[in-house]
Amino acid sequence: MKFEESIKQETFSSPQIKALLNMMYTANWFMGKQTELLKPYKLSPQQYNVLRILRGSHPNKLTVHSIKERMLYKTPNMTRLVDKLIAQELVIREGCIEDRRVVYVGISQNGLDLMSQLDETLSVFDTILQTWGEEEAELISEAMDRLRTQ
Amino acid sequence: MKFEESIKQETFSSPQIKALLNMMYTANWFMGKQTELLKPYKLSPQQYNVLRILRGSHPNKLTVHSIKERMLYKTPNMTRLVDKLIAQELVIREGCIEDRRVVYVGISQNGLDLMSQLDETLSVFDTILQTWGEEEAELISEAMDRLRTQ
DNA sequence: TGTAATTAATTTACATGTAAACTATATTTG
DNA sequence: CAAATATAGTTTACATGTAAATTAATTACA
Repeated sequence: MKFEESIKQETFSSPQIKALLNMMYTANWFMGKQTELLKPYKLSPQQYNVLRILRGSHPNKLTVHSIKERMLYKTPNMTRLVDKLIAQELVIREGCIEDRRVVYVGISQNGLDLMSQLDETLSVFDTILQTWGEEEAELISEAMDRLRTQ
Repeated sequence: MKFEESIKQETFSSPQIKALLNMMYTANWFMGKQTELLKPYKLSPQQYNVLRILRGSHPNKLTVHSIKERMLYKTPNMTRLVDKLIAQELVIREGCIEDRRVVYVGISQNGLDLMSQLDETLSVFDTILQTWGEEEAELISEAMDRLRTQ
């Protein structure tokens, strides 16, 4: 369905506003899709994001701070989030000896296994994303950067 | 700052994935900006969205159901949201006589006044949005629609 | 007509987002 | 070196997102 039908608004004060609202709507739509696919695995998109980051750095562990930095979304309650991942035995937490304020978090074998399962589950997104051409995608990225940094 | 610096990730498996993540990141960034600007008025983006919808239909009142439909974001707890707007005396709620299940909500004079104040406060977004050209904006809208409906 | 199905909204319960206060440790500097 | 400052992470508190259960009224239909 077209955006303007979805929110039952036919006219917008400018194409730019329409594009922005459409972008916000689509981001939320995608988040919903992701939530749905992750639900059987008892993971939220945020938790999945952390697992992705940890897999990326594996076998190196990361500090809570540097995980935060890499996250797509605003700083949630990291301690709580990591607690839940530990409860599911997907990550490991260990203190640092040199600097005792620092806590390292790493992905566990369980976590790695789950992630490869998820790769398959989430591969539907690759298909969906094919509707964007490569050049088009680069254009979109560039437009997004420009909006934020202007 | 460019997206890849923001999340400290240099390479992506495809330009499409990068564009998608950038879009999600930017949507969240924008939401943050909006939250910030609305904070002095004790309004959340969701509440603002409802006020916009109600101003759009003014002087006609809308049912809770049709407000939901028009909202940009997934159905929150409408009753609670409207309760808060009523507590701030920005909207009015009244039952329907013909169908006693239905509840109408309309914007109050207070609400209208606040909205015109907000028009000024939020006009910074119009400036930011000028970084997108008209054609570019239409391209983005079209790409968003395509992603969801593919 | 009366029972079932549907619809509209509310209520409840719980997860997550978000900010602020707090604790512990490390670093800087007078 | 001691006090002040900065940093890392945790804890707490509250707002909001989200889904499911509930209530009430309406509509369909056997």
